[in-house]
Amino acid sequence: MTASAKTISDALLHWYDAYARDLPWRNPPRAPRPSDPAWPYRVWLSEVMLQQTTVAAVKPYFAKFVANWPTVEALAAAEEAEVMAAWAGLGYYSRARNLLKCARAVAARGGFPESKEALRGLPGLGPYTAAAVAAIAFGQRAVVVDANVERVVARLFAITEPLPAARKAIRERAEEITPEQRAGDFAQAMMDLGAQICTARDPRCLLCPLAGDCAARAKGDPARLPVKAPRKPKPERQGRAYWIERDGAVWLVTRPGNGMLGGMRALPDDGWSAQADGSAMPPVPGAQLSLGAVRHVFTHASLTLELVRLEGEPDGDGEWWPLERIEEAGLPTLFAKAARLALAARG
DNA sequence: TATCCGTGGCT
DNA sequence: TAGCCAAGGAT
Repeated sequence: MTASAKTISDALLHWYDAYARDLPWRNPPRAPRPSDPAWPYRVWLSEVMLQQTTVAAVKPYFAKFVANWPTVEALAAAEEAEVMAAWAGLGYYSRARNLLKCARAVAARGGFPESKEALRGLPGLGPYTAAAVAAIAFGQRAVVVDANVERVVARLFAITEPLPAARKAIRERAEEITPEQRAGDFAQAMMDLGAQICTARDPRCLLCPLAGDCAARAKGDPARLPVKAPRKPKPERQGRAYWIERDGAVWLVTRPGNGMLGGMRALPDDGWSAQADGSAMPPVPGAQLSLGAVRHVFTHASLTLELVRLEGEPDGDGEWWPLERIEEAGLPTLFAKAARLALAARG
């Protein structure tokens, strides 16, 4: 490690010791001690939940999961439908499917592996999460690169090459400034800095412990970095969902394990997610009445979903779900919106 | 390398 | 307000 790299890591760790955020999945006194097997479980669980997701959104879900399933063994023993329902609303549902697969693999082998390489082989753990768990939960010296680190490093070293091409150079610089000791604290410090000081827009350089080391600040325009490729336009989709009600219950299906909202309970629909637009064909014959439409914006498409009340007998797999317990069905946000529309139309 | 996969908050 | 953004992974 060069002298300037040590200057950076020392300054950041010193800042972290004073200003680290108090988060439920972090160190004592609020969380178990590192020697407790509950500690790697909580670190792993929080890291998976935090993928592409804000701290504020994760907090209530983390509390619910730890209360329902205090250990990885408890989670491993859970029914998939329970886990998916508990995850409902948090998004990126493949994370929940892989979370359960991972819990079962870990329970079967008697605990989490401790090396980055072994962690990388578990479902749902990519380069980032494997490195983060190795460093934070097991004290390994691993180089942790997430969007915060990319932003901080791009500014520190004034890397003007656009993402994603700049990732190689960013990783090399991150490797240089990651200390041998306290790599987990260093990673969390970079994330705290990125979330609170070195923010994407309007960075608060006057509060930054690395301001004196920052090449982008010296050049005068840190907010310009990192440069990103322009996004592609978001396609517009149309679809229909069907509200089939009987005796105070609504017909729900479970979506296939892959693809959009995979594994989640849902209203039956016309296949809009598998095709660009749905077929608009109802799953059963019978009288139809439009209840209105719901707008929903996903990462890669915007959807207008028409909700149609259907009089008829459903066929295929599904379940009658009591309306008074609809909140417990674990519908993803799109279908939760549709259910609210139906209940409002119903008066 | 590029694309797909949620959601809610912020500006 | 429409777009941007957030502790990415799988394919």
